[in-house]
Amino acid sequence: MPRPRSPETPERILDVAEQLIQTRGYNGFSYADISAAVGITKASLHYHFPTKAKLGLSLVRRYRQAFEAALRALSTSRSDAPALLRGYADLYGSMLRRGRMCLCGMLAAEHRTLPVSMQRALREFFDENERWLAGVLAQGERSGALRLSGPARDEARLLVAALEGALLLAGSYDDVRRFDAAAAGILDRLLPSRGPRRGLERATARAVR
Amino acid sequence: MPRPRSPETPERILDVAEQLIQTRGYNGFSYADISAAVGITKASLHYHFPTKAKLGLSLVRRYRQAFEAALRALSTSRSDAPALLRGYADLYGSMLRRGRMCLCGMLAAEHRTLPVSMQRALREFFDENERWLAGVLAQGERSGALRLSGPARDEARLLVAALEGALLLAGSYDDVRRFDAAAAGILDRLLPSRGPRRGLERATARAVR
DNA sequence: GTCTATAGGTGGATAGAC
DNA sequence: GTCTATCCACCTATAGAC
Repeated sequence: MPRPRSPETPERILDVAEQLIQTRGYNGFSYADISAAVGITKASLHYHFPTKAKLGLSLVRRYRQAFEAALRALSTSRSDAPALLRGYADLYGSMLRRGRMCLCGMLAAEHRTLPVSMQRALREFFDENERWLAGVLAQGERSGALRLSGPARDEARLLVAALEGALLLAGSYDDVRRFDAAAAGILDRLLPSRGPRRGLERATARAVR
Repeated sequence: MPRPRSPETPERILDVAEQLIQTRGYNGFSYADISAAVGITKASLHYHFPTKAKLGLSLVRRYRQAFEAALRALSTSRSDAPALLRGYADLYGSMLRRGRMCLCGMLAAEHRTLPVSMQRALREFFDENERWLAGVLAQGERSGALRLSGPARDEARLLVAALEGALLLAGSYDDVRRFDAAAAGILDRLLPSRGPRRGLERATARAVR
């Protein structure tokens, strides 16, 4: 049996590259940046990932697998749809709390400048998210826990888009609360009983001015 | 009186640079790209915009002014809140139809790599949007044309985030309908009478599979 | 205002020793 | 697997002629 070790070099490279893309974008980081953070030369990086395109592709694939694992973990830990949706939104929020964008949201912005292999992998990531969400939404509607305004697939797409957008905006304001407020509003939309969300909050908002 | 002329060189430079950023991002274009498209040398570009940072700042400012003008035009052309919101969403949709992202949405993704002056200008753009939307939303609620689930300011932020996100995702799928569907769903959320959006559509969706 | 020419730096990537 | 050394393309920016 191989003894447990600190992360292998390729993993450390991917970790650093992921963080760099999530904060600076694919066109905003270089092998020199990774080299400095990992502590090996640029030439050594090319031994593990011959081209930037292959590094990027590995990154998206690993990210998608991690996301899938998180979704499976969510699905087994809870069963009611609203809780699952909150858990899903938390996946995004936890990135912002680590000062990062969603890797794929960031790459989506740079979409046109990416190698085709990465563009494909990106879509697969979003498709995967959409499928999982559509399943949760459909189940929630059947159980009466959710109330959809249209096809589950469309609602799922809207959810992904709104969460990515909220992440984008909150990130550029460096304000996690912006994301939390937006996520709450987005999910609120799907709950069957919708009175004014929090009467107190609105009264307070008026009193403040 | 100066005679009418085709756009002055600085304007042509800004036009090209805007399109480049909207498709490739701030870190994804260069003076060489502008040079090729405008037909003057890189050195001449530096005469009009000494640094890339100043070019970027001019761009965000001009974009904001154009957006403000579009919002003023909207405000005078219609008065009922739902129509104003549809008009607002159309401003985003029209960009996608020209194959572009929102300039400021794109820049928001690259936020951390931007010169501070551009970061500030970006926020001012989003603040401006939020203010205009909050006004429309509050007026719509008073008139009974809209039904908000929280403070108008929060709803406005959610709207901006959701539209930017929908633009981002639809762009990376190169599918305008994705944006249209998402925008419709987002606005639908604010209408007071919300039955299932389109009963026919949902029945069709089931029949298709 | 636009050009040629170039500086000085960084980009991704490779050769070959260890 | 990591290194030194290097390539060449491209980057932003400047100098100075016209």
